[in-house]
Amino acid sequence: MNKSEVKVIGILERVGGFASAQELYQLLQRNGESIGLTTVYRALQSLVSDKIVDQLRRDDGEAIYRLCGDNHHHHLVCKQCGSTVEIEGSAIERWTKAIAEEHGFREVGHTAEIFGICPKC
Amino acid sequence: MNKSEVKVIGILERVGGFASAQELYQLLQRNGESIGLTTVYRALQSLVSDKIVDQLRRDDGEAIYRLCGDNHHHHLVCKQCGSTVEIEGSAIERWTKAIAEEHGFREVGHTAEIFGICPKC
DNA sequence: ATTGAAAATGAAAATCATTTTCATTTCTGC
DNA sequence: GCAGAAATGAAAATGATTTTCATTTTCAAT
Repeated sequence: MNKSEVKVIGILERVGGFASAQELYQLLQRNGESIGLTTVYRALQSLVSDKIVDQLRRDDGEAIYRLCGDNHHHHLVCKQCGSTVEIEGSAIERWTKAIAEEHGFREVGHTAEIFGICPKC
Repeated sequence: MNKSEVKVIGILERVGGFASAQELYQLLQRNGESIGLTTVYRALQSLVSDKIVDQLRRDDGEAIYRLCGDNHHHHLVCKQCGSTVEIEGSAIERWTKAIAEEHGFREVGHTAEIFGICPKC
């Protein structure tokens, strides 16, 4: 665990959820941290292989990262105005776990989002 | 639905599962079909937006495609080998509905995917 | 404190899937 | 047949990620 990895973990803590390498790099820059993009990528790779950070993919294929064990939440997103509500997902967590076990999968994660039109729209 | 889309559907049928655009292009070439890579990409885009083809992401970020099944299902995807299991989602359908109602959302849809490492990997 | 090897760093170049551009060809309805 | 629209594909552009490589930093051994 070196300085860069600590910096990346720090910014991930502040983000409190998923962010791409490019976003993390920009946030670090804005915070006045002196760190190169390459190093951000390397720190993330290292943290992922040490299982300190989770790696997922956005729909567009960009990799996104978050601290492992961050208890994550899901989103209820309005298709019209884009407003979002964070939702508790204990039901879906259980569902995920059950399905994964049933099929013998390990190291399981999931994504889930609900879209609709909010009361205001 | 144009010629290229038919060709792409044809090769997807023969593949009988997931394949990337690049792989599909090479398979078409080997089959003596005259079709450009650009056109393969365009056909896939079109088929995805018409919900004829499913698009997912490999762990390395490359997009993979396959013919949609007719019934609404979710996927349990192996992060390593990309193998997928279709799963029944009645629990998640109910969860979606409940959450949406609770927040007064209308015209609700959702996405959900589970990923992990399959027994073989 | 000095040295030297190993690890870390980052700018620039390379890679690679995907998208865009644009000139050309193929369809379409009339 | 003919004009306009849609489709095509080669080449260039894009953008995230990785690699290269020269330089700097770390740190244990002296």
